[in-house]
Amino acid sequence: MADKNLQKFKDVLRSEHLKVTPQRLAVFEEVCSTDDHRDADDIYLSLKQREKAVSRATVYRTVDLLLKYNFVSRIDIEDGKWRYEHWLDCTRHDHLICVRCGNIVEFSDKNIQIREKRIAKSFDYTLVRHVLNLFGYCSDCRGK
Amino acid sequence: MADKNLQKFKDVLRSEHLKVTPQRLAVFEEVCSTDDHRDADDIYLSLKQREKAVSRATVYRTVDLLLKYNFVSRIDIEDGKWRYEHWLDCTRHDHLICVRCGNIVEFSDKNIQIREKRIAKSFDYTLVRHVLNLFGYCSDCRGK
DNA sequence: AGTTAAACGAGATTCAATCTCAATTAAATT
DNA sequence: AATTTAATTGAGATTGAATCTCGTTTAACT
Repeated sequence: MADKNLQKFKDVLRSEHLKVTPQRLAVFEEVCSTDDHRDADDIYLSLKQREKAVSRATVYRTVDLLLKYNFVSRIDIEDGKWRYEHWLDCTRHDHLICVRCGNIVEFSDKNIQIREKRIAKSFDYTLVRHVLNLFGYCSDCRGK
Repeated sequence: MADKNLQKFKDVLRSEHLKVTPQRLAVFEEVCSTDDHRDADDIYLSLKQREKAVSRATVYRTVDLLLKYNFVSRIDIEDGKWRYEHWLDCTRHDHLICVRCGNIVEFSDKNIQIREKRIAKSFDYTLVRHVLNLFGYCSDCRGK
């Protein structure tokens, strides 16, 4: 599964005349290794710890690549850092974020997506992506 | 209309034992004076130009206050800056943003809101706010 | 193997946002 | 109306994520 996607990543790089470098593969692998939502520095530090160190600049550059070619999505929980998650299973990822503890739950709603398309059409926009974040208190944090 | 809201702002400040200062009133007034989506620096510069100069720090601080007490909402068009808009008419403001020219169209969809509530409930979260941004090409930018 | 253009790393830079702290001022108290 | 006090302000320093620079390295084509 992951290997298949790694292959896809390599194919995209080659077809775009970009180089297949150990650094790019390491970042790709690292991002795909968990279902967490991690920022660029988290990824940088994990790689360092695993003795696959890649410079911060390259992490940023690679993550941008992954975003551009749709291997990851980027979410913004409004704390000033972007977080990344792999896109291996093709379901949409919208987020329900606890404003106290920062816990993130994922969901997907077909019905909302249909309405979004309708809205974009009504304003004569061609939709490319959407951001839907719900903020609230999780059951643990409510009342604290 | 605007005066009524200014009064409401003063009342909130007093009830929170915060001071009613000329700087705070100037920022409030400036934010409410247009329906644009402006960042903190835009607001700072407008005030300066109108010879009602307030320091950048105070603009940031006041805008946070306005956010906290629900006089403005903050939107993120993912260019690294937060933008603010007043909340004078009580309709919701979701945004359809052109990824090329940055133009912003506002909309509101009851149906989506109902589904959001349902989703939050299903995960046992208490919803406090939501962010819904649609990104696409506007009719002018499509094809360019 | 040699060539070349892309990619890398270290560290500098940018810029929005936040923080610090001395001076000022709103508003409660006498 | 003067005094007290605690909050607020402004100027400039600081932070930190993200980007940029540029000399060095390396993937990949011939």
